[in-house]
Parts: sequence; C-alpha cells; structure tokens
Amino acid sequence: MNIGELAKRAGLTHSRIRFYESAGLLKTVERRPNGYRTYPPEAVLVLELITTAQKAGFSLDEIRTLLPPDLGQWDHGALIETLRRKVADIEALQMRLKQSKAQLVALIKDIEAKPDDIDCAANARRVLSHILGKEIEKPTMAAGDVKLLGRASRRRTGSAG
Amino acid sequence: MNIGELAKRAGLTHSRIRFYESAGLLKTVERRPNGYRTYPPEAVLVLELITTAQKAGFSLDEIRTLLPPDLGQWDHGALIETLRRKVADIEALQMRLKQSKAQLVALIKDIEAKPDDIDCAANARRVLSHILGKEIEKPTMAAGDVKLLGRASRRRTGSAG
DNA sequence: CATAACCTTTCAGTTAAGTTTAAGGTCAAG
DNA sequence: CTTGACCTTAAACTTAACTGAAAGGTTATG
Repeated sequence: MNIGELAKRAGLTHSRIRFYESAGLLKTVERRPNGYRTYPPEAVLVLELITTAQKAGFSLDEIRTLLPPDLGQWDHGALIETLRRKVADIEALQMRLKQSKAQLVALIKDIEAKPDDIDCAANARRVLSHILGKEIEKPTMAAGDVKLLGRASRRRTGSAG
Repeated sequence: MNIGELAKRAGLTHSRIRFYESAGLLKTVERRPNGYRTYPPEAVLVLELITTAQKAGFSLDEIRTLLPPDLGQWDHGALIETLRRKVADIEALQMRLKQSKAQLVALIKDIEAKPDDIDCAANARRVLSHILGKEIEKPTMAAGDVKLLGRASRRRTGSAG
C-alpha cells in the first residue's frame, strides 16, 4: 500500500503520516526501488490506535513511549500505570473545571445582582472586589487617569524568519 | 510606579507586562522623559484581573475583547454572554472528560481481565479490537512483518531561523 | 568615575502537532 | 512526449503565550 492509499483508509493526510514516522511513532517502513514507502495493511490499525489515544488525551510523546515495537507485545506494567496516571490527570482537571465553573456561575449571579440603588461604577467595584478577593478603593475606579485598557491591534510575534 | 515595581507587586515578569501591552491588553501608559513607563496603582488590579481570567480558562484574545476602556465601564451584555459561553464550554469539556475517563477505566479493566487460557498476543488482539471497536484478524498480530512501531529519536521541526 | 541596578527596543526561541511550500523524481494514460 | 497523479525531501510557517538575549540608555551609590 502506498502512502496515499493509507492516508485515505486511515483518514489522515500524507504529511501527517510522514510526520508520525519522523516523530518515531511509526517504524520506518520498506521502500520500493523508486523510494516510495510501502505499508502493510496493519498500518491502518496503528494509525487508528494513535488517533484514538490522542482523543483520549494522550500526547504523541506519551503514545510513543507506550506503543510497543510489535503490536502483539505491549509492556503491560507501563501501560497500566500510564493509563492510571492519565485517569488521575483527568480527575484533577475535572476538579479544576468544577471550581472554575462554580466561580463563573457565581460571578454571573453577582453581576446580575446589582442593587438598584448603586451606579454602574460602584457595581463594577463591588463585583471586582469579589473576583480579586479584596477590597478596592473608590478613587481606583473614579479617577480619570485610569487609562490602562487598550484596544491596540495585536502585534505578531516576529515574522518567524 | 516603574515596571519593575509593578512586576513585583503583580507577581509577573517585566517581559510579560510589556507583552500584554503590545498585545493590546493594557493601554500604553505614560512615559517619563527618559522613556520609562510609569504605572498608576490600578495597573496591579488590571493585571490581577487578567491572570484571574486566564486561570478561569479565558484566552488573552477573549480577555482583550472583554476588558473595558475604563475599569468602571464594562459592557454588561457582552460580558454576561461571554461568561455564559465559557460556562457552556466548560460543560462540554466536562462531558468529554467524563467519557474519556470511562473509556480509560474500561480499558484498564479490560486489559487486566485477560483470560488465563489465552496468550499475550491473543489478549492484545482482544483488547485492541475493543479499543478500535472492530474485529482484528489473527494474521495482523502474528505476522513477523509488523514492523510499524519505532523508537526513533524525535526530529526537531527546523531551526526556526 | 565606576559599577550595579534599573529601564528601553527588537528579534529570536520555545512547545505541540502538524500543514504548506518549494523543488523535484516517477509513473500511467493518451 | 506530454500531462497529471502520485511520490520524495527539506524547511518554513502556524497558534498561544510568553521568555530570553543582545545591545544600549539611565540612575543611584560608593
């Protein structure tokens, strides 16, 4: 199978397959006399495995260290351990997300709970002090010299040349 | 306040503050005759607000479009809407994580549930077919020509020069 | 006056996971 | 024999959010 055929079957681009090879995720396959790579049908499986693992949150680096030299010979211990660590990672992230979400929901409520008898600036001060977890003095917001926030066009970080 | 003082108070690096300015997150502040930037005390607040928003999952781009020209004058509607969208994003991510976690846990169980009477390669085949959600034929794993997985050193993508 | 601690700008480098482009070789059809 | 599809490599480019270095001006201190 040529790379084009493999790309079609696995649903990836040619460049991505070559990139995986250069990244050490795929063994360097045999070449025909003209230099073309020839893949065995199992290559499709390996690529599917890689993309599946990616969707589950594994980086290519992690995948590379897990993939065995032969699809039938996995390192059980390392594999199980990595899987467990990934589960732990997910759980940690889940906790962070739960917190973030709770804070955002509280913030929305807070903004919407503007007392009728205070002005916008005062409400901003009130909400801001909740966000930053500290009191904010009046002059801060009232001063005409608060010119910190801009709408400048985004500078591109170098022309990478 | 000079940039060094601000950096210390906000707990950021000088370069990061300058980067924020160039990225349009901070208004270009006044300069002393020698060219030094001078910040009002409120700059600390703005920086804290930015880092807080970042921790909550907002990109600098999002933050830039949300930050008002004046700390007292927020665009209520846009703000609330963005906050709600972010909450929705988090919820979507939470669902994905829940799924990924469930799959990983199932996978671990599956790997550990190797029947005593089959060999490793057969177990690998069994587990793999669960992962990829399809049957895998024996020759696939048994063939000696399955040489797809490599441990090649990682190629760096250009010297960026 | 030396020197250290500030400040300035500009540009290059970093990571991840690729994509895109340039320049060219090969192969099958008409 | 030319056209187009397919393959090759190397190297640059992309995004995000910075960091670091180079090269130089300023200011405070002894």
